[in-house]
Amino acid sequence: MRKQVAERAGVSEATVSRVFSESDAVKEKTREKVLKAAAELGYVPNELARQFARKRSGNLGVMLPFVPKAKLFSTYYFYEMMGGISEAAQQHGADLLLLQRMPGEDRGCGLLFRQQKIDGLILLGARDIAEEREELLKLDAEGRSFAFVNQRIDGLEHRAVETDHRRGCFLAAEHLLQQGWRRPAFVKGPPGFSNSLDRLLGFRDAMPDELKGEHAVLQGNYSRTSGLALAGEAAELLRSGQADAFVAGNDRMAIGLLQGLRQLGYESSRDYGLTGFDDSDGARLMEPTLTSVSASFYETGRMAALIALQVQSMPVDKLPVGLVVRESSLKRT
Amino acid sequence: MRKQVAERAGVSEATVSRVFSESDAVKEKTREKVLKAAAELGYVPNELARQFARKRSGNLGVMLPFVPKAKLFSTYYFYEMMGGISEAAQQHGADLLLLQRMPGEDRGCGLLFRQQKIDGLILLGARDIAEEREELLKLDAEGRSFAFVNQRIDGLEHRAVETDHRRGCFLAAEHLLQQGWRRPAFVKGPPGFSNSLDRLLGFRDAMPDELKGEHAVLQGNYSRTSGLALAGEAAELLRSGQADAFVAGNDRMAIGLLQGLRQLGYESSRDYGLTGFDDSDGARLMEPTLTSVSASFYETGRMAALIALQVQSMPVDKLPVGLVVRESSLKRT
DNA sequence: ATCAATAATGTACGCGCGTTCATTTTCTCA
DNA sequence: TGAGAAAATGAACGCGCGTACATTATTGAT
Repeated sequence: MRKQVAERAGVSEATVSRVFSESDAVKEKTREKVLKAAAELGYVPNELARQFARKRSGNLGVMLPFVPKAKLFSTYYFYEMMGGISEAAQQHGADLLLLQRMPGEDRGCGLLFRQQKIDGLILLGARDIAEEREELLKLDAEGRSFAFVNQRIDGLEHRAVETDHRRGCFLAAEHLLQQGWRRPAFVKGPPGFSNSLDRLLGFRDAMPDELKGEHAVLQGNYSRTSGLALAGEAAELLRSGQADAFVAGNDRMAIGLLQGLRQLGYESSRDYGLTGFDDSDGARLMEPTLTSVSASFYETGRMAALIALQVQSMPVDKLPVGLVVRESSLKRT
Repeated sequence: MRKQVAERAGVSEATVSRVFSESDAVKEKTREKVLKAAAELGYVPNELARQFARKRSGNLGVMLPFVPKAKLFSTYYFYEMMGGISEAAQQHGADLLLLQRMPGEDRGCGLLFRQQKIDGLILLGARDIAEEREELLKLDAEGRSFAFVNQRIDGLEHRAVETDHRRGCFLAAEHLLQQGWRRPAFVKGPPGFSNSLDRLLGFRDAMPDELKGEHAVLQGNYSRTSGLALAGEAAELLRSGQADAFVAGNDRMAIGLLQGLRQLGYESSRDYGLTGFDDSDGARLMEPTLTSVSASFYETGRMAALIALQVQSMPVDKLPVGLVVRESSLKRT
């Protein structure tokens, strides 16, 4: 095919290649001849062969954590992130290869590189567990180009793109106190994610000294169901006066908690203050609307992609957060 | 690399290849030798080279419609679909290549095949507009392996995986009538999608003869905002008695409508009945919870993937739907 | 044990491109 | 106009694998 284009244009195959690679110096006249011949014959370079020849797949892998069945994409967090990744990839001519970490046959991400399926990798939902950490350290030692998101792992700080979770929850807690709530409690995400802890720390930062060690912490797992399940415990805190507000580690737990407390006769604003984290769609859909920390996961994803594509190095600062005040946190007097 | 494995195992390169291809007959003894040698040397076949050699990329393309910035993945519809696609792809050893139709440089999907970037393609959010139809017809004529979802295009019925939108809205409307609502109106999605019309037809199917041509239709565009914007119009229908219930073409419009009507003093169940379509997360999060048609987009996606991967042919029936009755449609007496 | 039939393995080549190096053309400045 | 330098092009090769075909080892029936 390329040969015929070459013949038709009266040049050699190498020249055709050069024209389509755009890199080399080709005389404008020749270039036009080749392009014309190619257009007439409907020739398009075989991308697969190019990738093979230049030993680069041009793919940016996106590793999703294994989540059973339908709920794979069901969180605001992920699709927001994917949007940013997608934009960056598009902008730099990379294709996105969607990968899923399987539960059993965890062959490791290194394989994907060695197979040359991907040139760079973004890990979503990485955890700081021993085997995963070890694998990533190895990947790093091999000089692979990857990044992960909202997770700290010792020795891999230069690979982690993070939003400022700590400050986010600080803002939320501070806001509740300003609203006149006296004893906020924290609804924590699952262990294994550093951001669960960071968010708690931010919450503590905002506590006045007399509450620093005194506030209650409820343990959830970032799902709405877990928030719902904590309603009984939360109601007890409200009843006994040990808490009159909640900073939830994410929106979904906040929403579950709100629904659960409603069933028990507690209404936000009237009986307690509530904030979430993520500024998800749900926060706007709720009744009352949910005050939430907005973290631009879109930007986080974009940044991670730029790093994995090696067009940018790790920024020094964590990505900024903001507080979106809606109804659930306000204190009705 | 392969050569060294061959030497170490005392066989030829071809045999190594055969072992890793798993297809050919290789003596068990030899197989073990090769595998052992490969393990010792850390050899893994270069996937890129294999793809090149066998002229198959092994990738299933998923074409997303271009949606500005962050909202790319923000609909329940898409991520549910992606979950199903992902499962099917995984099961058949295909990788998912995420593609996005760009607004300007619409070079056509055919290119992706000719470039050998993909072996099969799923189009999400295809529309029945002239240029798109033409392009897909060409793709079909070229014998490419693709499928699209929830859209009918003349001459491409064998490529379309559909859920039974019509029956879904029939069930919703029927349910509202059974609840005692007298004059349901329909909130329609944008033109250009056949499912917008199908859903309206299903709604009509359920109408008693005296209402068949008489019911009101509000025109939205599947966004929550459009539902919100229709609240004034809807309130007028309620006020004048031209409608006392709404079947919305999807959940987001239903949610917007509910919020808008609330601002105008109308409450569902008390003042009107409401149903959505998609059974999205939002339907559960609402207050009141939203009665909605559940359509298993997960299954739709899975089916589309199986067809695009040519492991299954088009089913004769549309995929089934169900009605999930929650609070918004109930008539409080 | 012999020979044919079959299974197992080896040899050789090409997939479509990028790229190095040699060669030719064009340009520059005397 | 004629070198020499620089730009443009061509010829040849190899990337790592799969595979058709040739070759050798194994089996089974006589």
